[in-house]
Amino acid sequence: MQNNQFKKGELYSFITGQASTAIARRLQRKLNQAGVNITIEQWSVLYHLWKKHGLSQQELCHATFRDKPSITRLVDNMEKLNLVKRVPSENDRRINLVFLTKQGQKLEEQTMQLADQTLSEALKTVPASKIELCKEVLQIVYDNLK
Amino acid sequence: MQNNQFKKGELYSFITGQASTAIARRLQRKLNQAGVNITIEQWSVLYHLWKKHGLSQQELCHATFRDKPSITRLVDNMEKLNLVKRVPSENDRRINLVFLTKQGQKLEEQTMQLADQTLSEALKTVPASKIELCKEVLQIVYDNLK
DNA sequence: TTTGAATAGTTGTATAAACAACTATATGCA
DNA sequence: TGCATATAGTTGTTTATACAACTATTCAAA
Repeated sequence: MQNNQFKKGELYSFITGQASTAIARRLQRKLNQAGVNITIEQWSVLYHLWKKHGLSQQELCHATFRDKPSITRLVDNMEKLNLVKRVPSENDRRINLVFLTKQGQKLEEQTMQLADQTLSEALKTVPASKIELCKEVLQIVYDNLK
Repeated sequence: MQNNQFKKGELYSFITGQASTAIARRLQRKLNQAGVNITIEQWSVLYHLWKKHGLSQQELCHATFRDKPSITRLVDNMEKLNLVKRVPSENDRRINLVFLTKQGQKLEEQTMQLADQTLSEALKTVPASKIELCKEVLQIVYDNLK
């Protein structure tokens, strides 16, 4: 048999995203308590814009594993909240580049701290070596899914 | 390039559930292609009912990490599709026990096969030992989140 | 026994998601 | 150059979700 023969067990619930949604909800609560009125989905878009300013909506689709309509509406709502701004590309008029506003930039430090905290709490009893291994696996899974 | 910095990012995207939603969407597509017209969320409820018949809505909340209104509406829709049936508990009239219908039971074999396939594809290049480790970590995370 | 707290479930409202179908712009090849 | 095709983004529709506020039932303590 192949070396990836295994008993799947709790992995089925990985399909349904239970661990990640539970962690996400914790971060959401922390954000609300801190008076940051954004959704966790909006945070996930901001996260990629903090890493690289001026992503196209299509690039945001790939980065966040969402489809185009989802990104359209997320960016709609985030523009209303004055977190980001669409700027038509000069080279290609089909493309909207999405830029952070001052307000969107300002959220980075505060919310990344809360995200770190949230992850630390969820992983507090997990040895660091195992966390490293899990990261590797996640990376491989991402590559398989491209 | 420290692989450290790069891998840190992957854990933040774990918060936003990107790997699991991507895998879930693959299973969803397989279900549709096989002519099984249920959502992945409905599948996640069926999964727990296959393991134990007659769960209360509250138990389904804990099992699936969803809140009560979410389960109410999922069960609403699944009752319309004739996949499950609410049966008031005799001991405690506050409780609805949710039971599979014949049709709901019938989906187990076919869809679990597709779920196995989906997981195997996502994990095909991951050594079995690392998968085991990830399962351990997931279990610890679940316990931390209780 | 009564009453207040806890538990189980439902309804209202807003945001987010997937899929299909659409518009607009760019590209490539004959 | 011109037309088919590909790409970027939007709109319509249905389902799912979180949170808050609500009803109904049970439990527990005075």
